[in-house]
Amino acid sequence: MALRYALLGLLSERPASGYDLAKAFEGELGSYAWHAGHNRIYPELARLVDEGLIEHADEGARGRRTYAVTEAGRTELRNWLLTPRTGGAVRNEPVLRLFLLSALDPEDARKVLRDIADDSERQIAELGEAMAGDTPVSPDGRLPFGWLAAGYGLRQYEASHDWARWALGELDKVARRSPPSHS
Amino acid sequence: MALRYALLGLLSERPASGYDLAKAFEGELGSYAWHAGHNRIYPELARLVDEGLIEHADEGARGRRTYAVTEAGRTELRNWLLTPRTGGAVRNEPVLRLFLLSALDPEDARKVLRDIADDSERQIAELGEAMAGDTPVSPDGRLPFGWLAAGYGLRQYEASHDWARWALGELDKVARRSPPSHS
DNA sequence: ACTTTACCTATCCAAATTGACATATCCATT
DNA sequence: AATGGATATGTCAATTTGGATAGGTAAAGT
Repeated sequence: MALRYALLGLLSERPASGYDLAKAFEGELGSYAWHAGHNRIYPELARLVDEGLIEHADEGARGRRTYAVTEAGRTELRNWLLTPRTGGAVRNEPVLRLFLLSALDPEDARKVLRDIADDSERQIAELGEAMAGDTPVSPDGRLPFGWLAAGYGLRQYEASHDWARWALGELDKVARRSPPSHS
Repeated sequence: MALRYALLGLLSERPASGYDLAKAFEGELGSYAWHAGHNRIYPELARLVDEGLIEHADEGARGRRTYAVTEAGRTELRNWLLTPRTGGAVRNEPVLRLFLLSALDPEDARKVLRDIADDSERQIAELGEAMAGDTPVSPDGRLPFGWLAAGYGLRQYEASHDWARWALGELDKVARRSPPSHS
C-alpha cells in the first residue's frame, strides 16, 4: 500500500511516465526506501487514475504517456505523510544481515564488518561530494527532491561506518577475554 | 527468501519452537529488519526440515516442538552472510516517508521533521539505557544476539536525529531566501 | 473445581508480488 | 536499409504474503 504514495510523491515533483517512474526506483529511492518494477507500476498507475488521484497529462513518442497528480492526489499524499504510522512494513535484507551477524564466528564476523566499513566509507565519499556546495534552491520555496534524502543517506552511512568500527572493537574485547580455542 | 535465513540465524543462537520464533519477530528484529508471522513461520520450518537445514530437536508440553540447526543449515547461513548481496530486497516505509518529504510544503515538512527528531530522541534514550554497562560476554567467544544490533539501532537513531535537525535548518535557509508568498 | 489466560501448532483464501514473456517504437550507427 | 540499443507499455502464471480462523493443551488464579 506504500507504492501508491511513492508514485504520488514522485509525480508531485513533476509529471512522468511509467517508464520514468521505473527509472526513479532504480536509484537511491529503490535501494534504500522502496523498490518496484514496471510490472507493478503500470497497474498501480491505472488504479490511481481510476481513483482520480492522478490524471493522464500528455502523450509523447513511442506511446509514452505522462501522468500528473490531481488535487485529490496531493491531498491524499499529504494526509499520509502527516499521519505518523506506527510500525509500517519493514523488510530490509541488509539490516537483517546485521542482526544475524552474531551467528558467525568472530573471524567471519570481522570480515563482514570490515566489508561494511569499507563500503560505507566509499558511499560517504560519494555522497559527500554530491552534496558539496550550497543548499540548492527551488523557485517555489521547496527543497529539491533528493536533497534531503541525500543528507539522510550520508548520515546513515556515517552511522554504519561508526557502528562497524565499534563492533570490530567489541569483538576484539571479547577475544581478549576469551581467547581462541587453539591457545 | 530471506525469512529462511532469519530462522536459521535465530535457531543457530539456540533451539526454539515456531512459537518462540514468532515471538522473536515481534521485537526489534521484526521492527527494523524483517517481519514474519506464525502463519509463514510454520510452513517455512517444514520446508527447512525437508531440505535438511534444520532438524526436529525436542518435544515439550502442549505439542511444543523445538528445532535446531543442522551442520548443513549452519553452512547455508554462513554462506549467505558472507556473500555480499547487491540490492537485497528493501521495503522500508519510514524511510520512504523521508524521501517524499519534499512533496510537502515547508510548514508541513517542519512538523514531520520535528516529530522525527522527538521520536528519535526518545529511542536514543531508551536504547542508550539498555546498552549501558559493560560489553556482555558469551562463553563461546561470541557477542550475544542483539547486542551488536542494538548498537546499530542506537547509531541509526542518532543519525536520524541529526538529520532531522539539519533538515529543519535547511528549510529555514530556503525560507529566508524566498520568503512565504503572503509577504 | 472452575475459569481465564497464555501457550502452541496449523490451514485457508484473497490479495500482493515476482520473474518471465510479449510487443512495439524511435534513434543512432554502419 | 539493416542492425542494435534504449525507450516504452503491457500481461500472465507461479509464488509469497497477510488476515482470519480454527483447535488444542498447560498453568495460574480464584
